[in-house]
Amino acid sequence: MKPVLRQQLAEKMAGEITLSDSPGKALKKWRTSFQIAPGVLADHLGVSPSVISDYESGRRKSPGTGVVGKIVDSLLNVDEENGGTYIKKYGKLLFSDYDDEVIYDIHDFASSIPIRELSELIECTLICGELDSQIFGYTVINSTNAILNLSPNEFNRIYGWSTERALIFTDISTGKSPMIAIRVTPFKPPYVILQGIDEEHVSPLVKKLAEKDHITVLCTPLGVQDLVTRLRKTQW
Amino acid sequence: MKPVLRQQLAEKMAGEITLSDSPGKALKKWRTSFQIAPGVLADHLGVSPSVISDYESGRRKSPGTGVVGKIVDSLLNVDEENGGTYIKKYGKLLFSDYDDEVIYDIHDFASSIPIRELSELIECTLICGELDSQIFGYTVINSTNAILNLSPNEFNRIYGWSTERALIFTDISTGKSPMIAIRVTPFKPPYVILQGIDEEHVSPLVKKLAEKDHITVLCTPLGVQDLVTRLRKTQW
DNA sequence: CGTCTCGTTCGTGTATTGACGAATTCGACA
DNA sequence: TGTCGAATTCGTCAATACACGAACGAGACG
Repeated sequence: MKPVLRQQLAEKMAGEITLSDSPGKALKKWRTSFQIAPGVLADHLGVSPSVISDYESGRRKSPGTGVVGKIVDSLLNVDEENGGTYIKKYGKLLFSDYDDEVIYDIHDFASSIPIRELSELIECTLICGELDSQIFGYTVINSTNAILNLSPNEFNRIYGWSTERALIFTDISTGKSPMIAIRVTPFKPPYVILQGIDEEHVSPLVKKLAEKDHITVLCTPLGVQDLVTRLRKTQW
Repeated sequence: MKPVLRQQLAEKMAGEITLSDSPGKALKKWRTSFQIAPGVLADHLGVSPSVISDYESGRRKSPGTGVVGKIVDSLLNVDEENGGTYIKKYGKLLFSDYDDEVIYDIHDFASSIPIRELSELIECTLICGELDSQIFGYTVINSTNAILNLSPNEFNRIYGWSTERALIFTDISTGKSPMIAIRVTPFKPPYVILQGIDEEHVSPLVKKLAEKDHITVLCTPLGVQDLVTRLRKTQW
């Protein structure tokens, strides 16, 4: 299960509930959509069943972000324990075909974090540039699929909600292709991280291309799975 | 400005804020992203500037859905007054190229509503089938663009979060093409509404195809803009 | 018909939110 | 460096969220 799927679905649910005129009804809609009984949800949340009922009946007119978050999380947890049927079902609606093949993970932080922190977390080596600024998010991209499948317009999508981010390219050989793709793109990320490669295997052209656009390039020897897990489990 | 864009962006923002560990930081991120000063936001909300500050500083750890909704709404309102620069900017990230051309509006209700209610709201005439059940949402689709541009997989996207919905096709001549498209699709909507056509101009084939899949077909003489406006302004 | 389970309603106590406004700090600019 | 407007911090209070558990209703099943 891709973490990005769960996250985006959670966001969609939370957004709908929060904006609803009656959050209670929206909560109930999602619980019933996931085919989860009130009692089961209450157990998972560690609260009395009456609490669920109170929210869904609308006795709490404006439940806090805390409870909404916990309830959404519980619904998804219960579903995952049951094989994730509904997460898969609804998750499909969030992504186009190409997104699925191209973007392994995409995340935007609530506030900026120093790139140095992220760099250390995933054991990066500096190829060129500086490590002195902050970023607002990261995107993990399968470079082969991105270049094969994305139309120029779609390409912008990998930038998420802020261009102040690190683009992490997986499935690379020498790092040349992603740097060329960036060279011909109007938006430039401040940081590029090449995954699954050592410093000595990085093409010398990478450095040249990066310097033209003032991009800092790093590489990490970690595997994709490990990398995504580390990024995900950190509470930014 | 397509209403669906604003709505989806609002949902994304609200979702992110609600799920954030510190809703305050997330609120601040969105306000600054929209380049709106705290004072301006406070004015629009009709509250004292200190209120904004209190939320953003995290003094309120779990703000209610009500305030989050109001703040998100205000941010979008202010931006729209200024020409909608950021709504457009961020909205682009929510839709693929094809979505934009194909889906005029898509909405899911918090709870089911009787189709009869929707039918009367947009002045429908019954072509065939019954009007006795409930729906969970609607999708307004440009039929020409949908057939020209959508891949089979992408086609499923028009169903939104529930197949229990009304599909409203615009830009039709006799209604034949959309019914054929539905005939060859695995998922069947319970209701199809043909926009901008009178009963007598509907192809006789429409009825035959509809009966095979037990689909209720209606038509409405309203214009697209009028139709979308009526659907939107109703609080379901 | 009794009873067992599950869900809902509701009264209640405590903690927190939501809003204000006064006091204070910050930032731009002369 | 002093001044002005804007933003933030903070004390306060009423309203409400949050959670509990007791009481009540509704199907399922023998």
